[in-house]
Amino acid sequence: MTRKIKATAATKATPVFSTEEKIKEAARKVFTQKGYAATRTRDIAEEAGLNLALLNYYFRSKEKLFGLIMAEKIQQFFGILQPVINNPGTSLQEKTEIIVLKYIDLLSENPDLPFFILSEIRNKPEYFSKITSRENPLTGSILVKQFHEKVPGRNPLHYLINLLAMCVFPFIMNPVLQKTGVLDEKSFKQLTKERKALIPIWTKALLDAG
Amino acid sequence: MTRKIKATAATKATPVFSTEEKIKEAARKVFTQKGYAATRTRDIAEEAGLNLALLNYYFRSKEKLFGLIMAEKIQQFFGILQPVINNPGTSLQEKTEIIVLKYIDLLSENPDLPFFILSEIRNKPEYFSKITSRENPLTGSILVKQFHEKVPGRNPLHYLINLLAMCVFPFIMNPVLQKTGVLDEKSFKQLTKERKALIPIWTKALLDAG
DNA sequence: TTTTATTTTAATCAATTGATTAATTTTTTT
DNA sequence: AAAAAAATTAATCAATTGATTAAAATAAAA
Repeated sequence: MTRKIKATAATKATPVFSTEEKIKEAARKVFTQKGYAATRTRDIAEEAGLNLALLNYYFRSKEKLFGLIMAEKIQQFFGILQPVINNPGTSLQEKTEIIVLKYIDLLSENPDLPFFILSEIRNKPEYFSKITSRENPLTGSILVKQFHEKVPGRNPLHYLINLLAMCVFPFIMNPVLQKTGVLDEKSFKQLTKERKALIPIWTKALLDAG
Repeated sequence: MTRKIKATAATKATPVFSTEEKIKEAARKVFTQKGYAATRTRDIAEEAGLNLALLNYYFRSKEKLFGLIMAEKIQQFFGILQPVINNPGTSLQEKTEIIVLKYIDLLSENPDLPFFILSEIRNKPEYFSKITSRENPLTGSILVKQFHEKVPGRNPLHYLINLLAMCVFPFIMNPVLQKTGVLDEKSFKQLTKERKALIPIWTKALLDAG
């Protein structure tokens, strides 16, 4: 309470990277790689090449800093679905294709993202409940309507779970696959590229099969 | 080094639950729920209703105790695949059905298992490399052979990833689904039950689609 | 029962970790 | 240039945590 904290991040056009942004970037990297519990504030400071006290100077606490990163990552991960689900201008098949492309591109750039999200929602659900709304974002959506036209009487969650599973699961499993010698990095990239084209085809087959 | 440690677990037929087994059971619960980093030895001691020093008396260190649980869990999770993959007496479709049944039953009993495995392989890969062999367990397997007969020219990993994804991913996502209000516990149970029958059908459709 | 070995406990240690403080340096304002 | 504000640093604190110790309690062996 004694120390004054600079509250605003956008006081001026920062030339290259402000100290604040350096810390955030380091925090993104370390938190997503190791998770909250295994991350020490000293890891972040070292990664940023800055004095430890600056973390608290700019963000007050590890917890607060984590909250920022977490909100960012949740938005990154779930932000893809929201605009697609209620778009009346695209068919179910088109929606599928968009979701597959967006997720595989996102995860190719951020392979640690899904694991981080899942991990921290488990351990620190409070950040999640604050961000997402309380009601079911699926009920009454265009996507659900389109799904019911195609496959009446089946729970549309099966479709959505399968779609996300096929996109996301390989990235979650990748470390395991590499460590078991089932796959190397190059093969994984190739596999991912193939799946970009295959998952929409497979999803169509799943819908046709009921 | 000064203190004598009782090395063997099976010195006699333990009447109900030995102190050693109580610690292990508590460790299973806390480690799988919170992960290695977020688990304090005091959590385990409290969960077991025992004095903290007994952990070190029986298992020397948190690390060693974790190693035991980790090996157990890896075997539990991957032990399902091994016997199926090289069974010449079952068709690909039968293999699919067996894998689906075994995994969904296993995960219904141990919903935290897949996440724990994936999580700790990331953070502490040393335990994993020790247990699994170095060579690719898939190359030359019966399953791969059968897959190539059915779908020539496609990487069989797609099949295996999709199969595991459809089985395992719902359990990984379950906490998220519940917290977003998309699903309650009862609906998840129902969904899981449905998938037990549906995944083999879907997998067949995937294979037929190529 | 007496002696010995084993198990359990309470107290404590040393290292780690998130956070704070007071001093110093740098930047901005006047 | 002088003064004020902001940013940075080194040192340190208090709480937590994994582990140890020595004593006490319990069980086993003689």
